[in-house]
Amino acid sequence: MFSKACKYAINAMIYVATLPEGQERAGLKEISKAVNSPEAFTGKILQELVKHDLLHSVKGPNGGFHIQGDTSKIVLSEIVEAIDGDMLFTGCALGLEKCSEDHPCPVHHKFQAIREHLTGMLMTTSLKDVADRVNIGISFLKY
Amino acid sequence: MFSKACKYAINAMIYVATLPEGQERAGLKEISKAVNSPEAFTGKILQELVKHDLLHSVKGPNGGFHIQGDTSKIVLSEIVEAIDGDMLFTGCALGLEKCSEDHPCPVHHKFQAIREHLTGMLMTTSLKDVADRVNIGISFLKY
DNA sequence: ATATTAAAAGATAAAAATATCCTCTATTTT
DNA sequence: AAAATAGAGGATATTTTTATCTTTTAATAT
Repeated sequence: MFSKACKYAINAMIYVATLPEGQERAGLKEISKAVNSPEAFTGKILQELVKHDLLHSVKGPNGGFHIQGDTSKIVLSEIVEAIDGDMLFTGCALGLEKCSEDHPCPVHHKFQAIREHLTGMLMTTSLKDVADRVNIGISFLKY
Repeated sequence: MFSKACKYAINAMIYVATLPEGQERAGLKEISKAVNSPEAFTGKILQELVKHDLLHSVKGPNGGFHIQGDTSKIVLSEIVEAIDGDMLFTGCALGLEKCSEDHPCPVHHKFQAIREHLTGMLMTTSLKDVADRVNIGISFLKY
């Protein structure tokens, strides 16, 4: 469904979104420890998220990553698209290059519904939604 | 969503399922041409499908692959499971090892619904369903 | 029986994804 | 201004996936 890189990205973003006001900046080490992901690889992924303006970074002592603005404004689909691209949202399930309404693959219509369900969920689920669940202790980022 | 191998598998199985009674046996070359997949790699995948009893093979002259019994008895989820395993059906969307009702990842419940939708579709869509659509010309296996 | 055909099996190669390491740059603190 | 910190960037390594090639095995036809 998602690549490993994308899973790490989502987990990392959720973790940063769970940070309390005031201490809303976390270093790479802290993040990768919190979500149980390989540090250096996670660094690359966070760089990509920074490039996509989903995350901000500060260098130097006490530097780290944080989310600028409201976490309710960032939705999961943005993270997925930043890391995995839009194949999940637009690509043919069976790999046909020109799969469309006019020239549909054998599962085109059956998949359409699922895709809409999936993208709908990803486009309406904000970081705040999921981070809140972690903060109140009803869902988890590790193990 | 699916690996390339799995897409080739589904396409190949659909193609074999479209063959008319009597000529219901196709060689590797014919199949890979029909679904636009790399021949040797497709051969490996078909072997795997044979091992999983979803497909049967005959060696020698006029040999090839065919489906024994009714194509309405084989559903897409069996093909997916044979090639990609059950991670799509059981694995955590965010990669948590012990994601469960008791210890859910942040998107566990939101994904539950989508997973049920997806697996429901794959478990109820038979090869006959999709092959018929190809045979009457309303869906396609290539390009 | 022999030759031919086609899948099975094994070895190998190429590409992509995942992961690590080292150096560079920006920032902060002293 | 100098030292220390931490992310950015580049190079490299490993693993997995995808793909190909060669040899073997089984079946058929002559």
